[in-house]
Amino acid sequence: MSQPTEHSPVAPSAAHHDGTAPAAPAPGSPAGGSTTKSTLEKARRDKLEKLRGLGLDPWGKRYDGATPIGQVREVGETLDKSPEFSGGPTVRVAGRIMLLRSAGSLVFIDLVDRTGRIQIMLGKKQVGPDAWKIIDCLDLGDLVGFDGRLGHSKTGEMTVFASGVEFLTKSLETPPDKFHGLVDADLRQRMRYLDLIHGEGVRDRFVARCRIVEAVRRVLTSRGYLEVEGPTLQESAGGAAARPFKTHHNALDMPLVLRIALELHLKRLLVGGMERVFELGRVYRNEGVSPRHNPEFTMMEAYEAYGDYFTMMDLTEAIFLEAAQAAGTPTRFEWMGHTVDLTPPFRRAKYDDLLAEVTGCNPADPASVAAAAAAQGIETAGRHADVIKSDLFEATVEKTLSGPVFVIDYPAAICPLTKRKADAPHVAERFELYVAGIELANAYTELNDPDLQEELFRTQLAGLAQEESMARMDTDFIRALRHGMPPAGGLGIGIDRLVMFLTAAPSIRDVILFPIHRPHAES
RNA sequence: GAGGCUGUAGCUCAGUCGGUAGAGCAUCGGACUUUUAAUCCGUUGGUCCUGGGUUCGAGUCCCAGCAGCCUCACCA
Repeated sequence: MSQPTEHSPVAPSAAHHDGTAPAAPAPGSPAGGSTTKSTLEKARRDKLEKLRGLGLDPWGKRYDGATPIGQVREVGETLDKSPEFSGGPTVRVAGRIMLLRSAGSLVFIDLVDRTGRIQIMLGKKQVGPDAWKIIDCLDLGDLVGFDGRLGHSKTGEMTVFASGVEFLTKSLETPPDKFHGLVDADLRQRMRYLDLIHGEGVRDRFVARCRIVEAVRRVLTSRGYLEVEGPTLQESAGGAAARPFKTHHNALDMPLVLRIALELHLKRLLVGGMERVFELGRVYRNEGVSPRHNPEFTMMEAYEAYGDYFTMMDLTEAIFLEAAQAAGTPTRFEWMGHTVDLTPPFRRAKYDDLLAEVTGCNPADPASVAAAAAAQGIETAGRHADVIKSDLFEATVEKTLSGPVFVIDYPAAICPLTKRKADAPHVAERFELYVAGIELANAYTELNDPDLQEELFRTQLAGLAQEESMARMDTDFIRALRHGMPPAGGLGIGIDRLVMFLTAAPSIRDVILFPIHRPHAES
């Protein structure tokens, strides 16, 4: 067979000593042909100039009439499946070149758009000499449009047999490894656009996020809730226990904080007669970063006048089921090492009962709780009994909750925004929804007694620093309550965690397109 | 904030006992009108994260730093 040495500009045959030959650069490869990052780019820029030389714009233009590849595939499924059948309808597709296989004057391309992937076949004879010059300029990652008959190749692969080519956009960067894609977690998040192109299931997960958010809105609006927008810049951050981000308004010369919750402004709207309201938006907490925490995340809070926390349990189930359906989540699956089952109704278990069950202590007896807490290494001296109980619950019970399970009836002292049970004032009408040991939702029968609310804002629990408490005085909010807030149920759902759950993602960074990152020194 | 692991070519990864830096993909050149991560022949490509130290000699050992991941703490 013909040896490459026949075509080599360097001395033919010559006993093949590797060390001697490579001194002379091949005439066909300019600049001696190194393949550092910059020369990989140069190879692409050379092709870009070649396209310009053909009178084509390497950045393309409007390209009408392309059919989504997913739809093309549906048509293809109905066609004659016999090999080399190319008699299907003429279609136009546009997308990114993911794979490029050349077999001499025959080229196969895997083209991808938002709906799918399809093979394009280009024959030198079939497309003609002018179009073939464009084929010579193609690289992995370029965006191209094709016209051609739909059919099946010799091996049965659905194929567009191209007759026309429209160059749409040059890619100047080398794409990631075509088989492994982008693996490095850091690069995947910093260059999410590449992750979306090459990552297995990445785009599907973010599409699922959109569907989930749509479903949440659908359930609420269908029940007569109005979507509103509260202020993200606030004088003081209330409604949750977290440190806020601080900023400053220049013209007003006043310090401001970014909101940490949506609660207090939505309740003002209940006072204002907006009896069913919700907000779906970003909140900011200046706390640690972890697989379950990002400094900015998306919260949905909903408030319904004349409801209570049981109303909110029903609402929560409706939202979860609709969202699961929208995301295509199976009824039963594995997440974070737990087997979860979405079949309604979700289990409901009392806080104290779970505590007794898991730790064996007597939740009604502070001494018994303190002893169990001490056994877990929890500090008890000088701390409020309910704070100790809460720490014990988190240390022991939370991780056992596969769920979904509504944990109901919380110790009142750690719930300063919640109505107390009429017949048991030490118990708050609150639930948290747990799945796989992770809190996904939190709801109250809302406290609407302005005098009690003011007292709870003033009372700092022993063992809790000011900034660790959600009891933060807000006199304007108290005044609003004094005008009369209807009895109500309120619900908060962490949307990112909901998406994690319904897509079985192990990290919150998998469901946030651009999670927080330290800057890289490079670039 | 503490500990563990990791950082090598554009991407994915090897690198033994401390002795001149390796592979696949990508690039470039060549063969091929039915490929499927095409294949085959050839070619090219390195701030071994950064800075010190030990050593005749460091990708490798030591120290410090930077970044990422994980666990814990924090985030009720």
